[in-house]
Amino acid sequence: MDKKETQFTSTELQTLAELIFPNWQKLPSLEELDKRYPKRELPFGAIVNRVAPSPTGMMHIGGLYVALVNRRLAKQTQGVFFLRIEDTDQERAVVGAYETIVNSLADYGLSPDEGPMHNSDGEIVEEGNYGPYVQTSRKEIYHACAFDMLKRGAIYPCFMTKEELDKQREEQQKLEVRTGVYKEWALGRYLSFQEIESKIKAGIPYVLRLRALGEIDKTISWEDEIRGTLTVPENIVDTVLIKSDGIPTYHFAHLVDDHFMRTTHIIRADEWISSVPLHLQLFSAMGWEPPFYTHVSAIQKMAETGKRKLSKRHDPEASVSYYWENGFPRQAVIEYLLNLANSEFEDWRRVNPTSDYTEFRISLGKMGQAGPLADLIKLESISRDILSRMPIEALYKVSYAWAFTYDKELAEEMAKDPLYSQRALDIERDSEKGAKRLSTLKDLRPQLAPFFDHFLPPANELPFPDNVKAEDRKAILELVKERFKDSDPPEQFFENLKLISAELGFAGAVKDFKKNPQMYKGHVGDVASIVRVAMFGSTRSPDLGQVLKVLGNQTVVNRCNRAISVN
RNA sequence: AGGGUGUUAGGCAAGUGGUUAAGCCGCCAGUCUUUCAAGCUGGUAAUCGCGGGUUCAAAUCCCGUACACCCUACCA
Repeated sequence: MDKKETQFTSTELQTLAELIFPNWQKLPSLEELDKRYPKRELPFGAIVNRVAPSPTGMMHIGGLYVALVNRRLAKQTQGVFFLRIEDTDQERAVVGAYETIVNSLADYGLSPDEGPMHNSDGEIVEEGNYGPYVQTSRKEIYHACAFDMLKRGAIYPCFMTKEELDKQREEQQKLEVRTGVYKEWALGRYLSFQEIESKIKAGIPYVLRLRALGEIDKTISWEDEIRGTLTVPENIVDTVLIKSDGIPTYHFAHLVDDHFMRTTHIIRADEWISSVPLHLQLFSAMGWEPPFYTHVSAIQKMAETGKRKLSKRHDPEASVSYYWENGFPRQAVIEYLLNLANSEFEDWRRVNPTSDYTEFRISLGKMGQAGPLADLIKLESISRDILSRMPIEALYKVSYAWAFTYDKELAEEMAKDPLYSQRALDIERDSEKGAKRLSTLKDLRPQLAPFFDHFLPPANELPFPDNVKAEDRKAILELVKERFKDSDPPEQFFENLKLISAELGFAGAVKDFKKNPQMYKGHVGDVASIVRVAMFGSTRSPDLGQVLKVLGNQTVVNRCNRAISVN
């Protein structure tokens, strides 16, 4: 292949460009675009960044992670964080995915400053002066840039078919040379003006490729704030910039959008590292100043029998929706992610238990370079802390919101008397011990539901321990029924229980029982168990005295009677 | 195959030449105790992927190697 690349005159280039973009006169000029999207006036050091997901299905937890890091960084520097929808691949587009992205970000408190977001009526609208923020609506901007590059010969039309490309790749593999469209393998570079003109006029489909200027034996470097200086070979591949349907590829959209949206920092998943040479080359081809690139390791693995990639198809925890479904409060997920980003966050949190997480300053340089495994157990621990720290009103609110979707039965009961539920949820929370009874909202069932008669097991299925005889059990409950008053302080309950124990031949103190077990029927703990099961339907409960106080006189009497009725 | 990124206890992770390699989660034990949690106290566990080298001294620097993942699409 000793052919020579075709050299075009500027007139030929102009003619071709106009042929390719027949509407060229309607396209904005680069100068116009520059005016339409002026440099942002922001404080020195302000970071403008974005998250740019594709609407291809569920929202990935990694996407939320990247969004969190970007947003924090922008906020910390009085910059701008925007959302752009990368929908250039219509084949993979999924109906509803766009809404999922906007809603997920909103749910997690990560709504952008610009881009698609909810208005006060809850409708999705686009805000911001640098839009549109959905790529398929930006066609004329891409075309304007492509037109400019065409005129300069920086890109060229390529008519190679899928079959030709496949065949060429096979040949390259056989020859053990690098695969791809580059140098002499880039057939489009050798087409004459006439050939191109007639093919276009004949309606043969084509793409627009970059005329790559890189050399394979040269390298290019940039400073990645997480990884330091990265040095990689220059790009030599004539990458497709505009697809045959006129829509740009990711790379071209990135160039155009992040330039005119005035993005200063690209903070994205590390799968993009290998594309940086191309991207730098693109900016250079336009004579534009490139943004800073830094790459975060995606959360993508999980432990089981080994390590493997966190798969969209097989690992439900890859989806953002999984966490709320499984009762993790949003804030727990955010703080877990934040801790993954900067592990010193948890030290900060310990010192500042009540501060908003946004007061913590995140730092790119302190982010890990390795891809972390999703650690649900750690998440659960964080969730437990957060749930225990929440003011009771907030806890009720999040509990009800969760139950409303995932435990309708319970939500119905809760709604009947919110204050009652709050008092039930609040048991032991303000004590010295700082009880943490809820790890996730799924624990609402064992912790809250027993306060409602509706959820108690049938009387004959109450799990009474068999070390206390039925007659003693009934006697205990009769006395509780008689003596319990919800106006007494909760500590009083246990004092009463000791007296009841003594009256019925049980030891009032466990120690006494242990000393002389033969002298007693059992001890106050056994007596408490009977009451617990009768009142809570379970052998485990929060502080009994407080439980009874919340239940109230009438319910205590009812539940005693109910339990007494069985043999 | 070529290019790239990574590899510190069960998991997350500090640490960038110099005392016994932080901390959190988990796990185990003790303690508290009317149950279960929580709390408190203590414990467990890493020859820093492996092999060389540089150095008085290396998890930290250099070389090699293994493994994992990413890219090499008209997907992002």
